[in-house]
Amino acid sequence: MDETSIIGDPRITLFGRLVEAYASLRQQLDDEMQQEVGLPLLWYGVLLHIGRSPEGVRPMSELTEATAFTSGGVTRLVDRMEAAGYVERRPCPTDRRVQYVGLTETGREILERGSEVHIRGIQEHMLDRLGPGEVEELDRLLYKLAH
Amino acid sequence: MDETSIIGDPRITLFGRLVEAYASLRQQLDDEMQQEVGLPLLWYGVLLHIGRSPEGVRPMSELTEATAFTSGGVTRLVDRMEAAGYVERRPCPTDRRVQYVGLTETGREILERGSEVHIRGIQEHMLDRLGPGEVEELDRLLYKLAH
DNA sequence: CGAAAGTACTTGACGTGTCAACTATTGACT
DNA sequence: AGTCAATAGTTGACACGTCAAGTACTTTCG
Repeated sequence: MDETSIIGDPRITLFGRLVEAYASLRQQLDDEMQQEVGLPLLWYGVLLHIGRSPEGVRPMSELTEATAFTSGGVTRLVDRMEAAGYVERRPCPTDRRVQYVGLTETGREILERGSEVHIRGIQEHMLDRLGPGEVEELDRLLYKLAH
Repeated sequence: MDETSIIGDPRITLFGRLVEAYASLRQQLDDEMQQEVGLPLLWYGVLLHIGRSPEGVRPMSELTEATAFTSGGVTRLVDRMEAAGYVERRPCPTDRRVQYVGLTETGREILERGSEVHIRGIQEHMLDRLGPGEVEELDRLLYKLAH
């Protein structure tokens, strides 16, 4: 509406691109996960985070970091995932304030199935669209932005 | 926990990087916008979208695209922004089903102030962290992923 | 023209996250 | 040891988005 206004500044679009790419990929990967495994991508991320930890267990506090939720949000998320039978709370032997969260047998199974779908999605929607060397380049650039 | 499991696949991390970069930047830009202008980044995005359209007005339906919300979500979002005095609904002369959304005077002012903050944030958290040519490269790669 | 299908938006019921206050436990300092 | 600040997690009240049904208007087509 006003060509001389600051709102036309082209710098704004770089962040816009990041938002677009993120939103579009997230949408597709989430849809596929829901469709084929019946699991929200968020839940898959939590299962993966726990499943990848060497002790097979993570304290609630660390899930707040991983999810970027508040502690209250994680309490409720774990409540639901526990009710669904994917995870379980376990007491921490050295600090009774801490709640560990570990995978149930069902949780492990669905994490395995989810991972197949997730990897296929990433292959299809990300890796296959980039040329040789571009994957490493993108990874490097995104790393610089996040740290 | 199990080195032979599919969950260790390194391909998973590329999407993880995108999530990290997006979450980290979004957080910082949103904090700054809230702090300095008292505006959620989401609202800023809507004001910008409307402010950049040549007619100075956008139909609700287009805001659903821009925000990736459902139509009901946009109705409520615009309700709140209208109550805050930043936008106003205007009837569409050619189709009485359509609601146009336009900026109020206050909305224009805050969009202007928000843009200064937003551009400064992008400069600081994105452009300044990348080397020469890397901005164009990142933009190109993100574009490929989103389309 | 008039009925039926389509489109734009709104609304009620509900799911899921935040915020701030609270409980329980631990660590630090005298 | 004994108090007091810090930390981990939960909870009630609330904010904000989705989903599906509803209203109003428009377009299509026999």
